[in-house]
Amino acid sequence: MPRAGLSTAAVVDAALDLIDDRGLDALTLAAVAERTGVAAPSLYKHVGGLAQLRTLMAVRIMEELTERFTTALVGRSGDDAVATLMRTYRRYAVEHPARHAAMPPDPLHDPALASAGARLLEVFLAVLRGYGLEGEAAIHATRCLRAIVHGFASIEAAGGFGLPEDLDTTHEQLIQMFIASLPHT
Amino acid sequence: MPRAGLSTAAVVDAALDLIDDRGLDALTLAAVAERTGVAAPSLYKHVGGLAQLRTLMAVRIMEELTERFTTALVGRSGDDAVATLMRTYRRYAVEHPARHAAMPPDPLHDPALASAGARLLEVFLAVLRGYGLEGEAAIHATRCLRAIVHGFASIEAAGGFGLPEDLDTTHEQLIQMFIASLPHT
DNA sequence: CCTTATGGCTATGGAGATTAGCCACGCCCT
DNA sequence: AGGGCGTGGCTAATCTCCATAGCCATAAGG
Repeated sequence: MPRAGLSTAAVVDAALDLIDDRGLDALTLAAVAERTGVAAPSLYKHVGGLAQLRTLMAVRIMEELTERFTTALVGRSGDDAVATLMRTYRRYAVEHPARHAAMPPDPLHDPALASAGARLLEVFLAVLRGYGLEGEAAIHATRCLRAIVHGFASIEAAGGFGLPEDLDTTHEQLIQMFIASLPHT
Repeated sequence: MPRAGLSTAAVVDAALDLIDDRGLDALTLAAVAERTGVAAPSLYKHVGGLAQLRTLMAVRIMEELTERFTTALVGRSGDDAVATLMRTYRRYAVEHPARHAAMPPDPLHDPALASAGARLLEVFLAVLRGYGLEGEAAIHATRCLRAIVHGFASIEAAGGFGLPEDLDTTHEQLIQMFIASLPHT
């Protein structure tokens, strides 16, 4: 019987594929084991358990999101950057609803997530620095932005906006609302 | 051995107490059984199972929230009503983080939740009707409001705003942001 | 009184996480 | 090429929890 040749990264990959396919609730070590062609206990050679697998997944997701942001934001600033950030976040949540749901709301509380969480947060802060927001004002504005994008994406990804009216329109309205609240020299 | 004299409502009460005490993750039929002084299988005489217990809890929570809104909103309209709605929602989520987290993002999709969800949604719509918003515009504004309050409350209730800056200030800023986006004659 | 619907119990089984302990694959070194 | 050994994978076993089945006694109503 040849070895499967697994690694921590491969397990995380399989877990992410799994939730993409079957939803966050389907995340179970048994299912990951099956997907990697291995018996469940064997996974413990690569990850500490279900809890640790979740945090490893969260790190990967936050890194992926940060990467998307930085790619999308090159050469942009001001209102353009804010709108791009919001649209990119929304697109990610729609494309990968399970990954979005797998992101912990409080990454800074867990040492294993703090670094990836801080890098993600830094993108938000950087975009707002373009408005001359510093210190406390920057914190408040970042929180507002975070609440808005997270709230909209959560509800949309969960299919919570039942009515047929165009969601793009709602989202653009939300973007304008936030931009209007920022200081424009 | 005298009977415990349980009822569906009592089971839901115990479950709500349980998550208030020990968090949403602690919701387990075994724990509810212990709290009601009954063996776990006995709960099936009153609720269909864990899934149905969750929806019964969600109904209760949405009703409770609707009740709070209608009480807080009597005699208010316009910006005052919007601000009150947002503050009331936030207060509820802070006081009962687990109950807030137990609310499904898509109540209208489940027949058992649709009625309570629609009544809750109606409060939002009613507040915005005061601005002359009707039809599609009312839908978009309601979605924006919902995204904002849900996003902020989720992050705050989860302890996701790590920094020490005053959260009241952030929330008031969010209120102003939304109010400013509404049509003022 | 006594009948009976029903609330509660024990027994059982199945999924899933996790631990313990074994074994063989296959890399690395000579 | 041969051998050692680190390590990845396995089976067995335990624990928790949901869920179902079937028994029994309580307590309400005639």
